[in-house]
Order: sequence, then structure tokens, then C-alpha cells
Amino acid sequence: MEIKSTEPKEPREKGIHFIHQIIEDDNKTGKFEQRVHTRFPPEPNGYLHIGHAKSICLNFGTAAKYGGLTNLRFDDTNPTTEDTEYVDSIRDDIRWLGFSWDDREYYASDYFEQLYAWAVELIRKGKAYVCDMSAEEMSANRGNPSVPGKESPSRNRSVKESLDLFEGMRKGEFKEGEKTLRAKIDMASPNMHMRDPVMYRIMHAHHHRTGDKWCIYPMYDYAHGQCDSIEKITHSICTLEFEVHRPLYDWFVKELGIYAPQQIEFARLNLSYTVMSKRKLLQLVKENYVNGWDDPRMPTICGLRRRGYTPESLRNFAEIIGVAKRDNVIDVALLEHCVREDLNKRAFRVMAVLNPVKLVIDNYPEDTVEMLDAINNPEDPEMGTRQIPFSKEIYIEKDDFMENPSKKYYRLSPGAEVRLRYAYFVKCTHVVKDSDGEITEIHCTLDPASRGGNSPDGRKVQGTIHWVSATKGEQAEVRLYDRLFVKENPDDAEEGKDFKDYLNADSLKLITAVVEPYLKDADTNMKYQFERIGYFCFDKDSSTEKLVFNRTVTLKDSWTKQATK
RNA sequence: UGACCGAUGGUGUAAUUGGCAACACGUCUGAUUUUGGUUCAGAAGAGUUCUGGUUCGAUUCCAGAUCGGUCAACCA
Repeated sequence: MEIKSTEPKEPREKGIHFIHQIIEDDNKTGKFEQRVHTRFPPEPNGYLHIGHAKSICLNFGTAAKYGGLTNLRFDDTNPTTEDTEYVDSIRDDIRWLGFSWDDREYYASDYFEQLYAWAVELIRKGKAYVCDMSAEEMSANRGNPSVPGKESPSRNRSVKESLDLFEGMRKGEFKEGEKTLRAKIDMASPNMHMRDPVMYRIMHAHHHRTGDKWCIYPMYDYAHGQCDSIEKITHSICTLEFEVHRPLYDWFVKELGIYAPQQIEFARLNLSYTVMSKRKLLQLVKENYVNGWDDPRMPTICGLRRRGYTPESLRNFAEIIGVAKRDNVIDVALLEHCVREDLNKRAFRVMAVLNPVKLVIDNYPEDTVEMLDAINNPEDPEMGTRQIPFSKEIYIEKDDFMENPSKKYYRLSPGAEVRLRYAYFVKCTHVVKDSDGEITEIHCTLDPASRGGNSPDGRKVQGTIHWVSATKGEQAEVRLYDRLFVKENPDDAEEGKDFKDYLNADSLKLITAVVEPYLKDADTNMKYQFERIGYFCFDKDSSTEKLVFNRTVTLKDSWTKQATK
């Protein structure tokens, strides 16, 4: 007799990505004594976008997975572009996403003194020198990938002289651009970054943290690896474009003989129908194509938040898209799927009519308002029920009535019967039109026995439509957002055009809707589903006189898809 | 052009590290449904850029080619 093995299959996790594989290998060999310590290193010169969210989730998520820590480190080595406004927004965004760096909030500028001392050390070792060349000269002498560069005349000046000049640079004895400190590596290297890269430049600029203490500032390449080293970072995760910088990153650490973190590069996120570069996002804001960094059409974290995205949905998105090294374009439909999935579970259902037409129930008493029970979320009974006022005159969507319906249309039409959600079955008797032939009123009779939405005779109706009492409903401004661009890749512009030529003219539609009275008490922390329409959130522009809702995303709609076929 | 990196359905990511390609999104059917939502059942869609090599066997290893990306700021 065959004995079935009850031995469970090795519960090996399938499909872990290459970065986690590297970490698991390192943990096996003990390369970092089983430590995992990452960092998220934004430059405070702009707002974070969903691409950064991917990186944040990767860094914080990786550390959490392997029992390690993540530092937040502001890469503030260029005082002319950076500002505390950005520091604050970056902190908010990371916290909102759900991650914590505890008290490990660092700044590259915290290490300026140490970086300076190390630079002096490199000069002493003959590995760095003060260069007199201007930016133009330097560029002209750098050569190109196939032509080696020319060495600077300053390259062979004495250690003593470089030391004195570097001190003079720090003391402010030179004008901006007059001198630089350069690493002495190899002007003939096939890697352009190794051709005596600049380590320090002179900038007589006020720094948002160090004030006027310094007039020389380290370059990214000289600062980043050393900051990682000081913080004992194990895996320094960055995007692909820094791959060619890695030899330089390793060079500094090696020449200085200090602790060596490992830089690992992954492919940045690209999303269809949007742009991701800081420069372009800034342009959209500056030139008023959108209303600020947190415009709900922006791919910024604050924009997505205002749009109604939840941290959970973004984290799940980051998880689902994976991490690899090949260039990728993620379909926005996947992002939308992630919010829908999350909002379906948590959104409070309400009824709102966005494009109203009046429906009059002829056999219903004039002055009666009755309260009907409605379920707040069929996915979560714990969210309870509420009452909705019903009256003789109500609003329904224009789309939910058709005078000459097609075969598969099962909403309201002359002679047809539908269910008013949570209310009654109604049958259309006739319509009233104005002189232009526009329908102004739809008349119905209701079946009193169907109160609540079911008929005792067991009769079925195909369609259920939503409605709002004409007398008890509230007006609200509803902002219907759609994708910002009409082109899948706006960066891929035709001759003579640029990404702005592909802006979607209909990315925002403002309408006045009528919503059920419950929403008078709406609040910004709540997520709503306007039944049969989409997910919406309460916008901060709301006031006591005006309710404002943003459409996060529509519901999936297999009807219009079929109807427009 | 030189260095570095990459290439798997429409999109993204996998494939027990050499054992006859899986998952998700999207698309399409159908069922259920007081949301044409959700849920459920199912289908179509790639033979892994190409050419050789190693091997009983290659998406995986090797060589070459092709295509794509990144890099020539005193930006990060």
C-alpha cells in the first residue's frame, strides 16, 4: 500500500525579487553580520510621487521583512534648490504611507564636518586635488566616452598646496566656480564618472539647516556613500541610473578605508498616462495646468491622498508591481484596481445623483416623507445601516431612463418597472417634455407592497436604480477626475510637441450633484461609494455652505462598455 | 561611438537556481446579485529577441548578434 507523505512541501517563498535574494545570500554568508539597515534618501527639493512610494515601500518593507531598520536621510547637499517646505511634506507623506523612522532622521548636512575631514585625508593621500579649471574648461577637457579626457594642469600640484587651497575654499577666499576639489582617479576611464569627478564646489549660498556656516558643498557622489557608511547602512538601494556611479561609490569608501555598504540598483516606476519627472511635475504646477502639488490628478503622494487613495492601496500596489532591473511601464489600470479593491471593503455606500432628472410618483402622497433602511456596506455588516428619506418627487440619473430602450437595457423606460434602491418598485407611465423635446419629468406609479425593495408576489425586476429625494437631498459640488494625459506615454512626443500637448482637456469636470442628506456630516477621513457610480472622498475645500467631493475612481462598468460597442 | 545594465502573453512579475512557462492586471464568456459593483466559474492570449554551443534535457549556463536603457552638471 502506498503511503502518502504528509511531509509538507518546503514552504519556500516563491518569486522573491533579486534584492531580497541578495540580502538572503548576505545573511547566509554573514557579510553584514545578519544586519539589514536601509535608508530612504530624498532630496528636499520637490514633492514625493508614486515612484518614490515604490522606493519607500521597498526600503522600509525590506528592513521590516528582515528585522532591520530604515533611516530617513535628507540628501541636502545643494542649498540652492532645497527648502524646509519640502522636508515637511516628505515627512508627512512617508508617515501617511504608514512607515516610521523613529528618531533616525538624518541629514547629509549633519555630516559636513566629517565629510570635510575625509576630503582632507584624501588630499593628504594624494587622491584628491584642488582644481583651478572653470566648469567650461572642465567640460571641454573631460573628453567623451570614446575619447579620453585631458588631465588638469592642477592635477599634479603638491599636497601642501591643495591642502592650503582647500582650506581657503572653506574660508571663503574664492568666488563661486573659481576652484573645485576633485578626486584624482583616471581621466582616461571608460566610465565618465571616474574622470576626476568634482567632490566639492564653492557656493556662497544659505543652507536651510547649516545657514551660512559653509560656502563649499559636497557633490552627491562624494556625499552619498560616506553618509551610508556613517549610518552603517547595509544595502543602499537606489534606481538604475546610479549604476554607473557604483564604481565611484566603492572607490571613495575603499580609499577612505571605512565601512562599506552595498549599493543595489532597481528599475524606477513608470506609469501609463502620466509623467513622473520632478521637472515636469513642477512645470505642471508652476504653469497652472493643475491646481498645486496636491491636485488630485497629480501622481504625487499628496495628490493621490487628496484623490482618495488609501495608504493600504498604495502599499499593495508597490507590492504587486514587483522589483526588477528592466524598464517597465505599469498600466494605471493596475493602480485603479488596487484602490477599488481596498475601497470596496471600506467605503460607506451612499446614493448620489450626478446628472439629475426629476421623477414624480403620481400615486404617492404630496407631503409624506418616509424613512427607509439602507445598508452602509454590504461587504461589512459591522458598518450598520442608516435611514434615507423618500418622497413623492425624487431625482434619478438621466442615464437611467431611456425612451426607446435597446434590447438589453434594463433600467427605466415607458411601461417598464424598476426597483428604486431600498425603496419601491416603480413603473413608468409617461414623460413630460419641454418645447425642445427635453424630458423634464418622468412619471411613475409605485407598488406600495414592494416597500423596502421586494414584492410579496415574488415578481422580479431586472434593474435597480439609485435616487435622492428632491426635497430632502443636498446639493454638492462633485469633481470628476480623469487621467491627466490622453497619451499612454506623454514623454514620447512627436516632432515639435512636448508632453503638455497631450494633456487631457477633460481631466476635471465640475458638476453639481444632489446627494442624500447623510452626507451633510461627511468627513475627510471617510471613503464613500456613490452607488453604481464610483468611489468618492470628501474634499478639504468643503465648507458649511458647500459640500465638495472628489471622484477617486469609477466603479467597473460592464454596461457602458457593452452599450458603446 | 566607449563603459555598464537589460530582454518571458497586451502590461507587470514568477518559474523550486538545468526538468517540457505560473500568478496578477487587462480582455472575453457565463452564473449569482436590491450596486450592470462585489463574488463565483471558465476562456482566449507567450513557447521565453535571434543564431550557434554545452547537455538526455536550456527561460535558466556559454559565445556572438540584434534591440532597448543609463552615463559625457561645479544636479541628485
